[in-house]
Amino acid sequence: MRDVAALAGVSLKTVSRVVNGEKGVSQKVVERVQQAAEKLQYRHNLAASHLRSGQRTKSVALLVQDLSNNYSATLLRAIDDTMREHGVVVFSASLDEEAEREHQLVANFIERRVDGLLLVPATSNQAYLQSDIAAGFAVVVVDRIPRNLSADYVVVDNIDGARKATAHLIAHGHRRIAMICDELSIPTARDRRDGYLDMLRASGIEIDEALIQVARTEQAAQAIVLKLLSYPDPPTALFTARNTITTGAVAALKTLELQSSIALVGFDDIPMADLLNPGITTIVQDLNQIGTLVAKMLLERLDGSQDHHRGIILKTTLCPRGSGEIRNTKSS
Amino acid sequence: MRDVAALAGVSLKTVSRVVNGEKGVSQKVVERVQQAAEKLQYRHNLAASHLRSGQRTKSVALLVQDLSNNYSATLLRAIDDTMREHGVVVFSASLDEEAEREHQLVANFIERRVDGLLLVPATSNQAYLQSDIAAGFAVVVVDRIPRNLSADYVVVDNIDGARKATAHLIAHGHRRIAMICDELSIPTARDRRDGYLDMLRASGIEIDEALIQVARTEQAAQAIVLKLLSYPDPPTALFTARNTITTGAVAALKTLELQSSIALVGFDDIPMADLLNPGITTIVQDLNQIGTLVAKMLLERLDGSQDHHRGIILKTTLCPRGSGEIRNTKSS
DNA sequence: ATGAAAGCGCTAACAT
DNA sequence: ATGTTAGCGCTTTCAT
Repeated sequence: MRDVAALAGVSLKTVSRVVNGEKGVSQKVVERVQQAAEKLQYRHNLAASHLRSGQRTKSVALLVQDLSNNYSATLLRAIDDTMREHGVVVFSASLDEEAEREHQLVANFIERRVDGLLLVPATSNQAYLQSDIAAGFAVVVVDRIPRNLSADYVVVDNIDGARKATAHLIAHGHRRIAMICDELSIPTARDRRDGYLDMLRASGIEIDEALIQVARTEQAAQAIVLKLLSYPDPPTALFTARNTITTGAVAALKTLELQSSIALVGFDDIPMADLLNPGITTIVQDLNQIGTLVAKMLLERLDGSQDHHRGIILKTTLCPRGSGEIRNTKSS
Repeated sequence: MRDVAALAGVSLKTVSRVVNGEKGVSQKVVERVQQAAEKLQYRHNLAASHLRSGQRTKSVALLVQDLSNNYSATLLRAIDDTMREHGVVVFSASLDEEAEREHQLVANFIERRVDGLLLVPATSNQAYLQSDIAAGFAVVVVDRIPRNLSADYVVVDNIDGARKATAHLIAHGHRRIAMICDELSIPTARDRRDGYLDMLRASGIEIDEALIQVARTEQAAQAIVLKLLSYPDPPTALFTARNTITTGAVAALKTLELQSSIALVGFDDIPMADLLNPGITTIVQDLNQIGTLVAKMLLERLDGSQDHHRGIILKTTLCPRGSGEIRNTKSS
C-alpha cells in the first residue's frame, strides 16, 4: 500500500480511501491510485484492515457431524447462500461426534476471530462456550438443544417425530416394530427412542428389548436388520432413527428381498427416497428452511442484537412413499 | 495481551512466548501467565499474529459447483480431513456455474490472505489468476483443465469415460443410444459428448442429432427423457453425462415403468445407485482419492514447492450394477 | 531467562 | 480534498 501511495504520489490515507471506495477523493486521484495499484498488483489485506478497524471479519464457522452426509451438506449449502448475500464467508468442518475435535476447532475459530459459530454439537455439554458468548461471541446451536449453555438454537421435535413414525406403523397393523437408533449418548437418538417407546406404551403394545438396537454406521445397521429378521419371531416393521441407518436397512431388506414385506419408516430423508421400490417413507425436516433460519438468526446477532436467546422447535412431517404403508399380514 | 502481561507482572514478549509454547521461559512464569490469561479470558488473536510474522494463515478456500451435490460434498469432506491433519481450515462456497461469482469470491479470499485455492472453475478462462500464482499464491484446479493458466490440476479422462459408457451399451446390443449432457459451454460436458460421438462413429453407428440433448437440471433431464421415449423410434439406451441428469432419467423411467427395459449408464455416481432396482450402472471417479490428492498437492505448494505445475488425468471405472446391462431386444 | 523497541498493513481521529 | 499521527495485537530483532 505504501508503494502504491508512492507511485501515485499521494498519501497512504488517500490510497486507503480509494481502496475502500470512500468519498472525498477527486476523480483524477482515484484513477491515478487505481492505475498504480494495478501496476503493482496490489491486493488489499482484509486481515490488517479488520485488525485496525476493530470490525467484524465477516466470516463464520459451521461445525457439523459429517460434511459428506446429505443432512450436513444441505445445511451448509443453505447457510452459505444466506451468508453470501450478506458478504459473509463460511468455514466448515466435520466433527464425527468427537467431543475433543469440537473443542479444538471452536477454539481455533475463535482465535481466528470469526464473527460467529453455527454448531451441531458433538459434546454433551457446551458450558465451555458460555464465557465467549457473554463476551459477545455469536453462537447458534443446530439440531440439538444446548446443554448448560444459554444460546440461540433450532431443533426439530424428535420425540414427536418418532411418535408419528411409530403411530404410522401401528396404524398399518404392526405390533412387532423394531427400532434402530444411533448411540444413546446422542440426545436426538435418545429422544427418538423415547418417542418410539412412548407411542408403543400409549398403544398398549408390549415392549420387546430385543427389538431395540443401536447402530453407529450404515454397515452396522445393515447387519442388525439381517439379524433381527432371522429371529424366530421377527419384527414386521422397522423404525430407523437416522438417515444412514435407514440406508443400511434398505440394503438389508434388498438382500433378503423383503422390501415389499417388511414396513419401514426412517427419520430424516435419504437421497432417492422416492425412486426406490417401494419409495421410502420418512420423517422429514426441511433442511433448507432450517439452514436459512439459523443463518438469519446468527446474522441478527452479528448485527448486534442483544435480545434474549431464542429456542425454536420445529415440527417434522411424515412423508408417505410406500415403505411405511406396507400392512402387517401376520396374525398376532 | 497487554493486560495479561500486567496481571502476571511480566513483559508482553513473555506472554507471547507462553502463548506460543516457545521455550526459554521458567516453569513458574509459564504458570503465572497461564493463570492470568485464564482469569482475563484472554484469547490469542491469530489474525494479528499472522500479520506480524508474515506467516501463512493456515486457511484455504474451496470453490465448487454446488455444495449440496454429492460430488462437491464428498470432495469437501476428503479435502477437509486432509487439511485438518495439517492444521489448515477450509472456506467453501458454491458457484452454480456463475463466472462472476467465481471472480468475486476468489478476489475476496485472496484479500483474506488464504494460503491457497482449490477451484472447480465456473469460468471458461482462468487467466485472471496468473499474476497471483506468479506472486506465490497456491492454486490447484479440480475437475476441469485450466484454460490460459499454468497451475496444478487433477481431472478425470472424460472422453475416455464417455467412450467406455457408450461402448458398454453398444456391447449390449444397443444402436439407438441417447445422450443427455450439461451445457456444452462446460468443458466436461463437451468432452463427454465427444467421447460418446467418437465411440458411435468407431462402431459404425449413424449419429442421430435428435438423440443428443442438453439439460441443466434434474427436472429438465426428466422431461427430456419423457420426450425422447415418446418418439416413434425411441432410443433403447441412455447415456446420462452427469449425476443430476442420471437422477432425472431414473425418475422418468420409473414414471414410465421402463426401468427394466431401457438401458442406462450414468457419468458420476449417484447415491443409492446399488439399492435401486435395477442398480444404476455408472462411470465412477473416486472422489475421496481425488479430494485427498488435490489437498496434498496444495499442501506441497504451501510448503513452498516451486516445482513445475503438474497436471494429473485419472481414469474412471465403469461400475456395472444392472441398468447398463439391459440388452436391446428390438430388432434393428 | 526475560525485556524494550520497532513495525506487520491498515485505518481512526484528527489535522490542514 | 488530502495528509499526519497514532495504534489495532502481535512478533521480530536485539538487548540485558
